[in-house]
Amino acid sequence: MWSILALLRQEPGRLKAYVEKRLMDPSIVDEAYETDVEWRKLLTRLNQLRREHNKVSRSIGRTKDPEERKKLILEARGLLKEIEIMEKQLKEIEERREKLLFSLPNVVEDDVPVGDEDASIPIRFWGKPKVWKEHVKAFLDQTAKYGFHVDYDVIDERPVGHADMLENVLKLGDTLKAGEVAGSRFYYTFKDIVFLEMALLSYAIDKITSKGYTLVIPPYMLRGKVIKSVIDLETFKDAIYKIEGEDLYLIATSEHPIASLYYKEELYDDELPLKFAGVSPCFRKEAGAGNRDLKGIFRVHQFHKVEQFIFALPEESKKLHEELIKNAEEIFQGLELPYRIINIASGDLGACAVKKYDLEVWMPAQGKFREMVSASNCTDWQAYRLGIRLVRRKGMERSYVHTLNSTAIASTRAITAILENYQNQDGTVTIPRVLRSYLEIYKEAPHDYIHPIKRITKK
RNA sequence: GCCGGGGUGCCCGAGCGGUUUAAGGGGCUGGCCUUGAGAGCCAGUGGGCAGGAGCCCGCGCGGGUUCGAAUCCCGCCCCCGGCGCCA
Repeated sequence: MWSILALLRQEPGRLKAYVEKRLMDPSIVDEAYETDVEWRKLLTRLNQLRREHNKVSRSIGRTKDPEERKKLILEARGLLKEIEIMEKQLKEIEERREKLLFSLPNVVEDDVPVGDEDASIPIRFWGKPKVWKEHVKAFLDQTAKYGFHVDYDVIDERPVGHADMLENVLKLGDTLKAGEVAGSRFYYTFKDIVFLEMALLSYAIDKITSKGYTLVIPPYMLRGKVIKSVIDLETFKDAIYKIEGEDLYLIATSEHPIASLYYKEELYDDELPLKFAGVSPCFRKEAGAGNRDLKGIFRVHQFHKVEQFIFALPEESKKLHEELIKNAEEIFQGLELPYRIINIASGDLGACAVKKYDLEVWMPAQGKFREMVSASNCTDWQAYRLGIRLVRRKGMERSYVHTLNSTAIASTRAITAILENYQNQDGTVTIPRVLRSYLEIYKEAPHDYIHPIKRITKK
């Protein structure tokens, strides 16, 4: 059985406490509980009626006497009328129940800080951030305030922001023209930035696949009922693009189609865990973002991502969640980008996850750590909705698998981090050492530095 | 896109309006047997309600006809073959 339904029936009070932790209205638990009880009662009554009808109906087939048949048919018709009425009632309640169950969020892991966004806490730091002298106070607010003593280098010159770096210094991006022809939050990137993106993706693919993850390019669009099972309503409203006139939706991450890979299937315990490295473009409306990060390519409608995804045994999902964030950390350590890991607070988890780690890289120009990676443990929340069952060979017991996901690299975000952390006084950008071998394969790709250009030449 | 064939449980596969039971097989699980394994035998193996037996639902999805539908009708989805179109 789905763990949330079991909890709803057995310990609704505990479920309510979890909903409260998420700063959501706990009355939906009461509503779901009552509707479930009502549904079960009505279902039992209806089944009794259906039983009567089945009995009569079957006896007609055995009855030869035409008079007797006529009588039985009339009796069956009478029962059918009653059934029809009750079925209508049941359907109504069932729809309500389904909607309520689907709106229930997952539980919350015990070690998740309780509260809104501000309650999220850093749990570890890596690297030596470059902090502009006027950002030092802000930096300490993001480190020492939480009891961490993070080594840093003070820089005197104000760093150039990633957006300026891309468009005005390097002149290798154009969000103005993209804005005119496609809309804001779209972009053109050129030449070395494109090579850099290719290298970042290859590097992440290389790293994750060498850990045994299966490389996959999934469908970039999904049917409505499938994508709605994978994500929560909020994400759906804020992020998802629809194809006009068709029941198709553009994915916001390859998490969505990879989770759907075993839609309505059974997985046996001895074949788990199943690990995937997905590569895909991601399409996001960013409807809830307002005016945030309008400049540059930090928050855009379209980017490329290498994603990690795992189908897991329930008893292993915690451990594998740590594995996912460790993998992501390895990637950013390789890139030598200073970062911190955040344990996301209960109010900011999203309905699917019981726990979420973000990896945030220090952005010298912004004076902030910014999200590059998000790693979630969804336990059986997604799997229940997708109908991905777990069959344990011992006793052939059935339940639901656990699913986990994490970014490996998100192209545009990683590029902004490199632009801010690797910029030099002369306007060049040093290429992270680890990416160099992935650039060698292109004849025109840069080797050590990305140099500014005059303008994009139209040869 | 058009024409034809098809979609049945974890898998294969029969059934094509009514003998209360989706036959049969494979796989898997449990038990018996065995020093152990195998073979053999028995039972279980879709979802739900009740959890004692029992009952209801379920044959790609959604409707419809009928007292009764896997079976007949309509719409949609997908797969296979042929024709057309096309990176």
